[in-house]
Amino acid sequence: MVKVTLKDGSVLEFDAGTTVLQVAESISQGLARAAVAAEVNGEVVSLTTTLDTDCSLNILTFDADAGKKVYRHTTSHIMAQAVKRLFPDAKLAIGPAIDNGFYYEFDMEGTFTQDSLTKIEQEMKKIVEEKLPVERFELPRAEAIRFMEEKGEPYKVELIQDLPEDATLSFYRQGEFVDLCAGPHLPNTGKVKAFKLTQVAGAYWRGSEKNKMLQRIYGTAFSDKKELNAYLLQQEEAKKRDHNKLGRELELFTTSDLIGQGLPILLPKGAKMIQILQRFVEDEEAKRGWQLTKTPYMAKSDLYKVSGHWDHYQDGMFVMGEEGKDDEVFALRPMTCPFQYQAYLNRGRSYRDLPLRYNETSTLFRNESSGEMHGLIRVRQFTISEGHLMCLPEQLEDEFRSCLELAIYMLKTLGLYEDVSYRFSQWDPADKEKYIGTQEQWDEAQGIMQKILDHLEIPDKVGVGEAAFYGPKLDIQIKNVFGKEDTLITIQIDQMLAEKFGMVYVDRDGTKKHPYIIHRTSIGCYERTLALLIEKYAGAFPAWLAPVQVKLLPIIDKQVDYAYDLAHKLEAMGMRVEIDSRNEKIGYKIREAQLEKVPYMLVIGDREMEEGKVAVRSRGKGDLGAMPFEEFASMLKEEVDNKVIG
RNA sequence: GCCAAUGUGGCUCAGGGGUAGAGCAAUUCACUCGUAAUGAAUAGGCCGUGAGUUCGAUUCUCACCAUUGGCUCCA
Repeated sequence: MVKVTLKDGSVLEFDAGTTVLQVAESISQGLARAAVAAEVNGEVVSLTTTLDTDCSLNILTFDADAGKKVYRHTTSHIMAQAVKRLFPDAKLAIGPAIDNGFYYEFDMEGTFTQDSLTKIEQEMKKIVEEKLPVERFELPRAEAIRFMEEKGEPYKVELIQDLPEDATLSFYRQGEFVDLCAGPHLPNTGKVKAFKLTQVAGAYWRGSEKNKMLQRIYGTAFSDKKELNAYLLQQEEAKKRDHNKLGRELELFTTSDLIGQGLPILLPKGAKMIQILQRFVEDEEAKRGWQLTKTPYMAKSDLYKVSGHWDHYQDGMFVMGEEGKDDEVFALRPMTCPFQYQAYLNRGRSYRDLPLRYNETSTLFRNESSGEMHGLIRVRQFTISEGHLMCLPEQLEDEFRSCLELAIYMLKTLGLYEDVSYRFSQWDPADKEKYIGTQEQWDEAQGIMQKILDHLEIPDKVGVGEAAFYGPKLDIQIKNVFGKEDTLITIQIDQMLAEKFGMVYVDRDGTKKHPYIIHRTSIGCYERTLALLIEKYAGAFPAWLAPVQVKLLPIIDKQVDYAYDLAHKLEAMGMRVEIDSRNEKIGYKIREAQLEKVPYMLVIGDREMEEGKVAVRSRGKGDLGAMPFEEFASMLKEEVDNKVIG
């Protein structure tokens, strides 16, 4: 007999060799039906696993994250099986479960079309109906290689060859289909109730652009059709918030074929929002001891040669002129660092000068590859709330913390704080091309950052190979409406560039030392931040950020002059106001203002004019009734001054 | 840069080898109106750009440009 401790602490006894599924059945048929996998002593296993020793058991349903993973992983195998049936020449690469779904990659002559996806889905349905048992078996490495060679799966062979000589590999078989896989899986293909293939995309084999591009099919799976449909609907709804669509509709920005890719044109409303953000950021930074610099947008190649950009970042730069041909070669700046360092180098520095904090509203230029641009999120010219801070070793932690506090303050004020996650971006010691510096220098910088993050109790995820070429980063990540993650804010520790540029300070003992440098942004780059704000608020911005805060709507022409009087009063208070004096019905004007997502509409008719009132309509709360104009004005002012985001 | 899809008036889209339509927006006129669309009329397009096939191309082919999703890269 074995003792099985369940999640609720109760202990049951079973004969040794009882399967997890049998345990589930003994608890209830409902559980057995819903079960997709289990955790035995914390390890995720399939339902067919036998229990041979005392253990803790947690039966997983689709509701558990680990359960979803197993469920979707099996669905990816079903998809691969369907593809092999329909396209026998397709070679299998890899097919994991991911957030919200799964994918599988294939190498094949032709391309998968929308039509192929439909056919594959139909075949998948057949495989589900066949209720094929999913069985695990193991092979030693050499046999595994032979097995996959015989099956004509070169990618699988390559995967196995990378494993150690003495490895034993697990395979999963369902009907005629066998895949190399660590598992676990559902006990049979009939367990999959609802799935959908969502798109085809290219993806490099093993994620390297040096390798062949394979075809990746994305899909998702749920425990029933209702959940699947709810998910698909929610995805459609999310896309309506897409900043690239909404931002254009709301006339925040546009693009022009003549100007080029990745070079958005900020229209008056978008430019206004960015101005509001910039003023807010610069004022806040000034309060926190940052000094504004204004450095050139371009420099001779000499500067970038010292900084290392010339060797490590040249592909990303717009270079003007050609070495050896032109007398002078310039490049637009892709980063502000070396420019602000020249400000530091303006005169000799003492330890008494540190920390020295330089900020700049800095426009940068990066020659991104053509396929990488995306709306306002990824562009070739952008303006960032940049800053570099030079400090003593003993100041590093406090200064790092204050940079982080500033970033958090910004995120909270914008209402984005709940949506972000942290990533500790480290170097990849194997990537000699990207990174400068030695193992010792990296160990030191990363060690310091790790210690700081531990002290601050930042729950971070490590990103190997995500560091800047000169130092590790703490990245604050955010997801867009498509679920794609991007860096919004970054704080970096750099002890290499000070040395390269000969940046020193005279210490107490009279010796010259290199300062530590923190590279940081407080709100990220304005274009990207604007994009995420559009998506966060679906264009219905908090009043303090809204490009137009109040729209005055006179009912007929008679009230237009009065509306202008009120508008001037609001403008004198610094409010952003528009008047809709067109000869249209009030319902029509309200509809338009509502679609423009203006926070407040003031309906002005005879009654209001006579009583010195305004009829207030809130974008979110509807008709608030009439109130004295002064009352509305002070209410709005308070909301704006306090940067209310609710 | 790579894989795929897309490109038709300001916007959303239909059409299709014989030089183009709808709705909304715009303009004009009438209506002076109380919380999400008043009615009528008018104007607006070398069907992304260039080349090829054809008697004839917006439609077919190729190249380029741009947009979208993904990969790689990155704030």
